[in-house]
Amino acid sequence: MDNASILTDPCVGPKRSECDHARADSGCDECRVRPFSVCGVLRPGERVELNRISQIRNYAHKAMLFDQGAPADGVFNLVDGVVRLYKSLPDGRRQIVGFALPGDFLGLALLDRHGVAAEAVTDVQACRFARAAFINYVEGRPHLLRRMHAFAGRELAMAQDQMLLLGRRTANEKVAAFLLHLQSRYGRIAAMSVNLPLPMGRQDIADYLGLTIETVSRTLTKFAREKIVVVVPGGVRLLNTDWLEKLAAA
Amino acid sequence: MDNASILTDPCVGPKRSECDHARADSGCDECRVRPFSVCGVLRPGERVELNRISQIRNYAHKAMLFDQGAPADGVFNLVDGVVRLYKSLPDGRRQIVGFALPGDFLGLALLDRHGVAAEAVTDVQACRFARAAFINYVEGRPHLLRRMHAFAGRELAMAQDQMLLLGRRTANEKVAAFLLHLQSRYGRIAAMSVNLPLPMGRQDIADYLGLTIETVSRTLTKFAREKIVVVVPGGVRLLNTDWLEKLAAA
DNA sequence: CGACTGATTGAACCAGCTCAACTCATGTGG
DNA sequence: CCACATGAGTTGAGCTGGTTCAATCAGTCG
Repeated sequence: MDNASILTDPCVGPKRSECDHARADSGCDECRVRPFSVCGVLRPGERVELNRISQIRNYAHKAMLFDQGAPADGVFNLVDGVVRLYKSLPDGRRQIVGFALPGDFLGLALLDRHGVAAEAVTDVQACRFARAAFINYVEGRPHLLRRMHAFAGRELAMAQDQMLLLGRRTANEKVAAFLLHLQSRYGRIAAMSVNLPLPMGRQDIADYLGLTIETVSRTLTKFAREKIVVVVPGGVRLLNTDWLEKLAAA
Repeated sequence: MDNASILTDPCVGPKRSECDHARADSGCDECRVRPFSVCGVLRPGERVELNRISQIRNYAHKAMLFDQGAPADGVFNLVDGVVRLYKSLPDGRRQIVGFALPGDFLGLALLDRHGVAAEAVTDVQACRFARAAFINYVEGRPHLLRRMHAFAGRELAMAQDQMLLLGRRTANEKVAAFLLHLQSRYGRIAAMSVNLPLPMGRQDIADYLGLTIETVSRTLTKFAREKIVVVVPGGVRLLNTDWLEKLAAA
């Protein structure tokens, strides 16, 4: 089973190189993620101006968009691919604080330094803005700022959910919640499906859930044994979402 | 040793009933927390109007300001006291996602429902706004919205730090980081001091750090044995902040 | 004083970690 | 085409940091 076959939309997942009906270089008007990104609130006329301060950039698998603590001279609108956002401790321990999907904005807080590092999980296409220019653009457009704020509110709510997960949930619950959460997020940008691509590796999942790679692996094989999921290359197929929801219950 | 003696400013901590040079009812102009709250960006003329849609409310120890999932008809600017923000699971497990201190804004995201519950840890004085009225007020004042967004960015950064703490730090590191973090936050609203009031109980600290009450207690007594802190009624005195910083190192 | 709440301490236990071996798929070069 | 290396994932066995359960202590309040 190759990756594409478990994907509803072949653009979601590692094989995105095959498709280029994303933004490419045709500007904001043709941007596939615009409706559900922060830009979605801009009127056609405003997009022209935004287009002038934006620049499409491609990042290969494992490339770093920006590092933890670095001056935030750029902010990004993710157009295609998956990005991991993480914080590291000096001894190498790592916590992934989120996976950014197409439509997500990186650097939402508009702070002068990035609090987290951002690394391409898959090949990635992102729309980059110089931070100063973007802030300047936003200042004159309260409706965009309002939308940025709404996005920040959503991020904050997700962060709070994740705190509950990290602090108070068991390994089983963590993995179940992770699968359902990712499925529902994919659902916002593609058709909902029981076939769930997992472009990130087991180590990434572990670092996201506050577990070890071994525990993630064991939990998934246990779910597979119990016919709750099927593990396929590049992802999983969810067989019993009811059971997962019961595990992840909040 | 009573509480006041370990406090630099007697207004910080459980004994705040003794002092009422907070906002009281004299309006925004006299508000003690205004400079470092979201309101700090408003011009005197704007404050008059804000004053008209605000209402001072007092909450006793343990009173609930709003519940998780409830419609967010009110948003709050905390004037005095400490509030715990938490999420609960159906089986009673609880994760405190933050402690709000004077100057903090509750309901920053302006979402239509509260994602967390808010409960008074100490007696609390808060400035309440009807959400609709407040949003309306904000819409016409981009500089206030910008400030709200900056606050949201700070909250998000704190949430990400907390995720790293919950997912990847040991009990010792968690407690050390908690003490230092709280000290530095108090420092923003009062003079920095090695005397640190802990108005929240051990269970609250445990639920904030993703530990049990026993582990928090054991860790604090261990720190005390090692002459890193002194545990006093109502708080702790930090003896060796260097050591705490080494433990909490990020 | 007794009752109650919050905090501490002790001892046994266990969920998840650590360490280590092994599998499997992919790629590479001879 | 095979030999071999490489990296991601899986599985096993033993260990341990933090939990659980239970008892005790220390204020505080009526």
